[in-house]
Amino acid sequence: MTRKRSARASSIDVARLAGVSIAAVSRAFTPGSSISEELADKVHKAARQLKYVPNTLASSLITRETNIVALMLANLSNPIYSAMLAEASRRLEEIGKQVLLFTPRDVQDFDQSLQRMLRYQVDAIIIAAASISSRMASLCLDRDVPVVMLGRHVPGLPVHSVRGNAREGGRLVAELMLKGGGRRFGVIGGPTNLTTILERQEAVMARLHQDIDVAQVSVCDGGLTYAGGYQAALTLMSASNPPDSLVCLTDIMALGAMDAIRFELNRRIPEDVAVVGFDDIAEAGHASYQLSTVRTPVREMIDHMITLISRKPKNAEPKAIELQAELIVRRTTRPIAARK
Amino acid sequence: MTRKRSARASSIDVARLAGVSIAAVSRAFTPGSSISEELADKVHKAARQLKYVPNTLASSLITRETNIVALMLANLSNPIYSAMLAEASRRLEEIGKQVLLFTPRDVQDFDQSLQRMLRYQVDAIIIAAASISSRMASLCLDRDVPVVMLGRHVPGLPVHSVRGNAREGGRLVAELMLKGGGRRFGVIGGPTNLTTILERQEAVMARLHQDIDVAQVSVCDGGLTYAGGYQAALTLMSASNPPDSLVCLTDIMALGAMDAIRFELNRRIPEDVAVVGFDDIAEAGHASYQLSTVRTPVREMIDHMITLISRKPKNAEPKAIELQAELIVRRTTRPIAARK
DNA sequence: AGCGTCTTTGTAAATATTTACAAGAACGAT
DNA sequence: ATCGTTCTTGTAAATATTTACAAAGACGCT
Repeated sequence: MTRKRSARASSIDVARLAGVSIAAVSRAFTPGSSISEELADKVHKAARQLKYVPNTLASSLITRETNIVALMLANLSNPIYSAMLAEASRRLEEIGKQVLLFTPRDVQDFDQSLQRMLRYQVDAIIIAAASISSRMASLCLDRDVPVVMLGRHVPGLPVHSVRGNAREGGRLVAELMLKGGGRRFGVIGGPTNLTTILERQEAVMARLHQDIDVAQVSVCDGGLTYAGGYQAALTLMSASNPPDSLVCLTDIMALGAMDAIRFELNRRIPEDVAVVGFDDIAEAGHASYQLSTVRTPVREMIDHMITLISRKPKNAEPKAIELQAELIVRRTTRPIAARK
Repeated sequence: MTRKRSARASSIDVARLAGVSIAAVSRAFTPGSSISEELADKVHKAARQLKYVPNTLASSLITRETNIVALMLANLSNPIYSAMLAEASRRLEEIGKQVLLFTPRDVQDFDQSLQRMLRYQVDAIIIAAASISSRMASLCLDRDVPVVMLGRHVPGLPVHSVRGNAREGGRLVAELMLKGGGRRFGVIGGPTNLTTILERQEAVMARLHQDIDVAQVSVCDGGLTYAGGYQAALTLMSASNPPDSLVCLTDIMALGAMDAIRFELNRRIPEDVAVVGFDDIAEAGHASYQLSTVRTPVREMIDHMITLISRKPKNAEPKAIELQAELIVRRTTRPIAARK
């Protein structure tokens, strides 16, 4: 028992066994570096024998690149965020980076999570379903770590943002409902400190009010969950003069609302009440729902995120990218009425 | 412009500004270490001034603890795995660890992902929806990094595993269908190299064959996706003598099957055909589906995972934990017939 | 005053790599 | 034979921390 149990071999051990310098083993494990095939072979043989695995921590200390990207995700229960995570992870791995996940419980956790990300010296920070304080944003800027917010934009904050055009989406949704003959509206929303939700709501309202009276639309908070959407629909539909059209600011709430309407209230969709959502989660396309909605362009968003975090001069101007809205009409909305 | 733009302050800079030793700033940022309040204050003040953030990479190099846990997840599109990820991330952050995510595309990527995990010196490796080669398992064992497989078990592999009791679950499902009067069965399965799926299928078959003839059950591959379940249901139900009972080996396939049965085939569930699934994903409880199923005990699995990776002597015996199956009867199965 | 104990602080070695620089070898051109 | 070029290899400094050890001070007790 001369050797300590389970000690991990280092490049020094490999170098000694192979009879080469430490630099040689470093080069043998760095593709494209200046080393003869013969020497590399010798190193690899010794490495295999010692079960050597290079230590990324030590190399990152020098190169100042960890190939780790922090991803902050406050809400994994909404499938749209799982979809973003899946796509982000896939694309980042393609360029040799890994996702370090942070799922803060609430707003005061955000800053703490950000702090921890910086301690890990991550190459970039992606924020979905959450926001960042301006103090933290400038700290990241100082340290040259690019930050990109997904699906949200805060004017004046020195970070990148990529999102769908919520105002256009809201307008399209309102128009679709109006053209289908909607006259009394219910809106199921969420916390208005989320800019995306707020923008959607404002855009819907703005377009609605061009055609109908303010008194004809009532708003209810669905908390951005299935159960919340279910309850909100119950509340809205039990009014003395219930809406004929329901705008849900996220698909996951729309699913809840539809289930409440169909199975608890026994009304038909879209005949008794039309429903639309936002996001186009997978479930929206399932035969049980066939929900009309506005797509959140996840793939395109991640595309832009990737190019933003790989930009040459890291401290380049923060960009605010807004992608085109795409209305997806399925079966929960009434066909467009003949021109009145 | 005497100072290089955006250079990050190190503990040396802080020590110099505060007029203390480097050790002092280390101690000021390590809770519970021997340092006077006065000195700690002085350090913190200097740190704030320089926007100093401790470098985890350097400290991990010494302490041999990264507080990073690698999580391998081959399939994020099935909500049961998102649920595992969400719960694992939540619980790990509670004990000060972060999840480093790996989403390998296919089997030959597994080993490469494992290699990269080890390079990052992760404290533990969690594997869900994927498997590990015995070569890699022993490499992890050598390096004292605990491995736990979630929802899967490979006898003889020197890694921990935590899973639901698939055999018991399969038996319960088969029994429920049989007692509901089922006589002709369809089974929608998946790749049989996944041990969980295989175990479920074998258990269902075994119980079925106690009561009915082998010829009365046909199997179809649903590829573990919604679309696959949809197609498989179509195939099975279009047989000359279609099944009166459908066992889907995962809920996500059951949702597809139900949608096909209801909206393409216009049959009623459970009157024309009963359906059960496995996992109890959130959607199974939604009013649109109300799917009878066997719960995958995610919370309990993660509980055990946490205790397994925090065990004192890391190289302790690998444990294979099997949790009790729980049948959840909703509305897609026929009530249990009177004793015949 | 002297001694032992406890707490606080600093010194310096250790952690596992990368890389600038220099040295040396091989080889063709003059 | 000398020089210049190119390629390979080694040396040693650098990266940002933690921690064992020692030194020094405070304090009570004899």
